[in-house]
Amino acid sequence: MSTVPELSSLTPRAAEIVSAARVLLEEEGRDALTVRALADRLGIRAPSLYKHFSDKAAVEAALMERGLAETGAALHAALDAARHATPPEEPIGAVLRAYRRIGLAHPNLYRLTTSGPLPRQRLAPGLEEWAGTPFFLAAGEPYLAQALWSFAHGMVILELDGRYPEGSDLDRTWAEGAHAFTARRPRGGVERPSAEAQA
Amino acid sequence: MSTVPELSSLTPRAAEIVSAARVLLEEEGRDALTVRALADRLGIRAPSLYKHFSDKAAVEAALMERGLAETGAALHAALDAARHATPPEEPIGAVLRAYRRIGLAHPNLYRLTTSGPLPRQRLAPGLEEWAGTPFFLAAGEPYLAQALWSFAHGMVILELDGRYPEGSDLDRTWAEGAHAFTARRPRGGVERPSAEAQA
DNA sequence: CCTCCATAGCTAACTTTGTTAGCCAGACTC
DNA sequence: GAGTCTGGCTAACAAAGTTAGCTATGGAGG
Repeated sequence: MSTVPELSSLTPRAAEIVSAARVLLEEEGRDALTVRALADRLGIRAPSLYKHFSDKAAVEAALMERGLAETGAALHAALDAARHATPPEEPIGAVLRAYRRIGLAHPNLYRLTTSGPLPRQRLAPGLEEWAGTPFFLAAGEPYLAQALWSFAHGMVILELDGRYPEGSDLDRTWAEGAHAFTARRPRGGVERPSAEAQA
Repeated sequence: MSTVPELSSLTPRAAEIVSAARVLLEEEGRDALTVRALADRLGIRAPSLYKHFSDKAAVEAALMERGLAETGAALHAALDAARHATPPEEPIGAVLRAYRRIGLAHPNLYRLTTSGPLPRQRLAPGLEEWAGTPFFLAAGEPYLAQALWSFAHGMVILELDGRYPEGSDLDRTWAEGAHAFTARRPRGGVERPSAEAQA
């Protein structure tokens, strides 16, 4: 139930712009997210956008914040749901399923958020790490957690990019990976995170 | 020792261009791979390149072919080496190590080759699949193979993009993943591929 | 009430990028 | 020797991000 770190504050108009950018990105793809196209959607001219954002990368950074926040929220929620189910569900499988679901639900936002270097100076501090902690909570230790995250990201991005051979049974591939990692999970897993475990 | 599928044939001049493009890409990054910069390196003007390639994407496709061919060759070689070592080495670990090595050796070519949709019409037929078969040969079955590949790609791309927290012990994370997948490998693995196993 | 100034729009214009059109010199063929 | 193919060239365009500088509106302070 951990709460989202506070996102970078935006003026109301800037928030509208980010929302429009998100719709544009998701509906028409990353290449279509152009300054002029975004301005068009808002009924203004391209240079006016620079009254609200220093450059295009700043808009993208705001979108990445949204992506990270939503991903983190979905993963934390999935973990909590698994924990409180009766009987408690396997947390690794729960996190993996949630991760895939959110990636496929917003493919272009996912790609934007997870491809290429992150502009960390422009992101709310702590956000990136908070979004990733569910992997740690599910895996019980940091090395397995990173391996699990890498597997999940690889699966999602390769699926989004159409890299798997046609007709692949990806449900089964996910299950295979989940099984491999679950078998290595340390006995008992991890309770609610202690402060230093998060750091 | 399976041989590389025949790559798309290039005129000598076109091959020179691709080589120059590769150096430019690797030395200065993807954004620096511009038509004019490439022409500069060759001592000609930008429009002259269009006498050799229909568009920039065609040059990139040729680079992707190289990337796939080299990756495939390295993985097949690593697998053969593991097989013929005394005693024979664990094939999953061998393929993973080779995959990481080649990704880190040519980060920009790796990113170009593995990010975004593949222009399959422009690639030599069979090449993509041939580059991936070592994962199948090491895993012994297709689902584990895809999971293994996804893990490997996720690890490499996240490392290249600087996504892991500073100071992460990635050697250990790789080992953790290798161990998880090795434990699930079917008894005995797979001999040299039979024809239908490749298809 | 009037002045001032911050806000948020505008037009014009510049740079960089991929790309096309069309010209020309040299080399090889018949 | 005439013609054609090859591989360069210049000029130019459209789309992209961005900057400079103008202007209208609307609230704050005197």
